[in-house]
Amino acid sequence: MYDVFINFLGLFKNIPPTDAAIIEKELSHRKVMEGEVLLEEGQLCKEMFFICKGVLRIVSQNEKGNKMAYFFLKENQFCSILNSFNNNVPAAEGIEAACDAELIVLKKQKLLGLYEKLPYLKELITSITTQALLDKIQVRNSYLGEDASLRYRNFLMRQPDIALRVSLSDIASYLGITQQSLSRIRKNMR
Amino acid sequence: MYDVFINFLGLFKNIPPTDAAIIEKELSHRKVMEGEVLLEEGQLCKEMFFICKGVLRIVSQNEKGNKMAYFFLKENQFCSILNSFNNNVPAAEGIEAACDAELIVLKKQKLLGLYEKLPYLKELITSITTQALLDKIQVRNSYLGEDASLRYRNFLMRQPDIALRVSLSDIASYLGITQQSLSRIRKNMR
DNA sequence: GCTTGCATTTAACAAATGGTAAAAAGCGTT
DNA sequence: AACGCTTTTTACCATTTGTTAAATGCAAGC
Repeated sequence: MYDVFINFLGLFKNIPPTDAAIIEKELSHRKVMEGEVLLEEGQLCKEMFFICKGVLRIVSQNEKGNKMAYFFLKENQFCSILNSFNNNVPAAEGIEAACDAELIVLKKQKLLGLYEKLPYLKELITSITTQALLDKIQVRNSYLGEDASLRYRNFLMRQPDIALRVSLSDIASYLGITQQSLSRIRKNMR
Repeated sequence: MYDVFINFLGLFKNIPPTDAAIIEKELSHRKVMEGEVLLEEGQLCKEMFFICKGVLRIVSQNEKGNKMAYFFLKENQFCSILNSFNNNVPAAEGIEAACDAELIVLKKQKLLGLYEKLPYLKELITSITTQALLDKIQVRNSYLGEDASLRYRNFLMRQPDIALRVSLSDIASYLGITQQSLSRIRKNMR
């Protein structure tokens, strides 16, 4: 079960079997259904998820009271609210399942313990999550100043698999438009 | 001249005078005028800037060919294209002076040398720049799904000093609208 | 088979924003 | 003060997007 995670880390750095055993002992596993809340906005984030299957969404209420999807995360990606996780402050965003999902859970305390035992693990996970941040920023920036239908087109090209697995209203909020607008855009594309 | 930088680092971690001397030896200094290009989009980013005075902008052409401002950086902030700097790939964004500015320049090779001599420096600068990434993402996300005048209002609240120092067209592109729209929004706010 | 609840589509109208062009204002130089 | 240059403001109309409301589709449970 946990070897998916070890194999993933192994893509970046060789993990000796003995270390793998140490890591696996600190992991837990969780299945969630579409819509399930993994972290409530405003709570402390004390977990990092590694997605084995499915899609999670990072969400937050904007000033108008609409819940927007900031990001979608899928298989082989980490999902956490890093600002809260790292700095022990309330999370400005929540985490929810955008479709049924299977996760590996890294509890903060256990992860810190692992960092003590295997110092290279800290550098490894930090560099993976930092690179993920850079990628997220780049995608978000690329939408800047494009109209909604162009944003949608680019979303389809970048994340075709996610487009098929999450709801229209999720995608609309991710693109910063209403679901009616997105439905209209879809129609015009046919 | 360089003590501004050392003092800034000192806010996060005590820097012994001997270390400060080692660091200062690797720094250089640069003055730029408004509009000056510090890094061309597509080039390798081999420098990290620390802003002593002024405002820099991170820019990139979008699909329509308009140059958009992704971020503004000001005094006591680092400015670099991290994806290029870290991974030796061409920068997807450029760096320009949004107004006259004074910078401290950290050349990549010299910085890596410092990281060897003073390992804590790597962790320190990495954590500062990572936190800056988190902050940038949070601001960008907060604009999602808000109309242009609300984005402008929030920009004014978040970065009132920058609003006074950069051009209207810069702010407009940062907000993802045309300068005419921003001018109209300003008028409606009076 | 028939509700029921939920997601998606459609429609009509209002509001916001873009595109274009021109005028006005600001600014440094002479 | 006059000039050239850039930035900002205005105005017009076309397009996009939001708002509201209703219709449709679809799956779960009765």
